[in-house]
Amino acid sequence: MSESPSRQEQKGRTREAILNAALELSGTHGFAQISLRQVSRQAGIVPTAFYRHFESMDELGLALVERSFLTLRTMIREAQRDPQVFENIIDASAEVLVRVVKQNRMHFAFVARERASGSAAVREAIQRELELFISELAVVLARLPNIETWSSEDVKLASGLFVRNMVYRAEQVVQMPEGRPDREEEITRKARREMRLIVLGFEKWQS
Amino acid sequence: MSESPSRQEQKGRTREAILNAALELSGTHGFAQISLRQVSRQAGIVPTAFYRHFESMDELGLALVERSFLTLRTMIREAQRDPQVFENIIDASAEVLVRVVKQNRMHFAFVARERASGSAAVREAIQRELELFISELAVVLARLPNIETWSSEDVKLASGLFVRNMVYRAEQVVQMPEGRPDREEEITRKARREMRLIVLGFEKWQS
DNA sequence: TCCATCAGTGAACAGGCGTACACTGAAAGT
DNA sequence: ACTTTCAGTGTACGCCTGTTCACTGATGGA
Repeated sequence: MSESPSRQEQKGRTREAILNAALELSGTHGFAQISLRQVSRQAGIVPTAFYRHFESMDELGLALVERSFLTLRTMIREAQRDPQVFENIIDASAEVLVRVVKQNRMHFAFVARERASGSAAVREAIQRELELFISELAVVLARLPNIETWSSEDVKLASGLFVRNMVYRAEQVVQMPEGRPDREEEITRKARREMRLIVLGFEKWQS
Repeated sequence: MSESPSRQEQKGRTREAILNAALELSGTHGFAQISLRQVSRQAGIVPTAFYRHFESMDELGLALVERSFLTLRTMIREAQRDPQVFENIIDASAEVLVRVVKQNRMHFAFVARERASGSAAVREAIQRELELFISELAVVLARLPNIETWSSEDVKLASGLFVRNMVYRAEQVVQMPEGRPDREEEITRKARREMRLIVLGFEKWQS
């Protein structure tokens, strides 16, 4: 006899189901144009039950931003602990980028899409998270040989350049059809070369 | 007595009204979530009259992409003819960027928004136009001193880096509240420094 | 054991949507 | 002068939406 799950366990599971339903649906239509009823249907509940978990679709959107960045940050922090990454930061992070995005395709798709087009609240939340991520990368970059002496503003500038380029390449990976290792290889190669070009600028930078 | 406009003149005017209505409305809500009825209302016609001009909202979207890029390309080509731009390509284009975006705020907002989140057709159209623009810029870049010897693939890589950064800064200008010359100045400054950093990489680039 | 809590139900609503259809009346062709 | 064309109208339709409300019945504390 399997014991029945506790009440809050069940509630948590339904909440997850709603989040996953929204993530999945927004992959094909964009979060802003999916309806509360669609999400509920996909999650296997009745529309009114939705309100037991979120006050509105907007609140769901914010929760989705939070969950997406939590997943992403976790993966990227793990990748940073990889000694190979520290040794050859460019080649490694180009590959890590493609791999991580592929593993979390839906989260990245959501962030990339809603970054520019979500509701104001969702857009701001994503912008804030992205700024945070830029600051985090800046700390890593600051330890690189040519950068040690830079002002912190300059390091953040470079970090921003890196992150924005990553976001763009991530968008490409997301849009990439499955089972196309050649396209994947091409994206990795281009990302690597772009990052190299930016790093080359580091050596000559002043003020 | 003013002579009445010809039939096709009037039709063209209504078409413009629809395009403008859609552009304006999509500024606050995103094109994908505005309705045929809203657009018609704003354009001052009855919903069914919409079909005399476009078969669907999707076709309207494509027309909007076309018109936006036509406007943008015209302005940017004019800017290129400015001799000051050719002399000091970085400082000038950072300023031109901010100025041009401010003058065509709604067109840029539309493109930036729908680039990632529009319908598949709209997204592809924008991607194509952006690629075209990258190729155009590549021709300009190819004449720069350090770049003459590069392979055309490398030039396009650098051009892509530039354009993507421009798109990002354009997004910022679009989101910028009116009458904030300080924010404007800051964006110009950052764009300039970023471009400079990329250009520095040019000097050391090989293969 | 009893009883309060509360996640999920199901019917009902007002309102917006896209689109079909028959129409009007001025412009343009003859 | 007569006729055709066609941009714009007005009504009507079935569908989907968000939200309301009263409800059910298992969970879990007393």
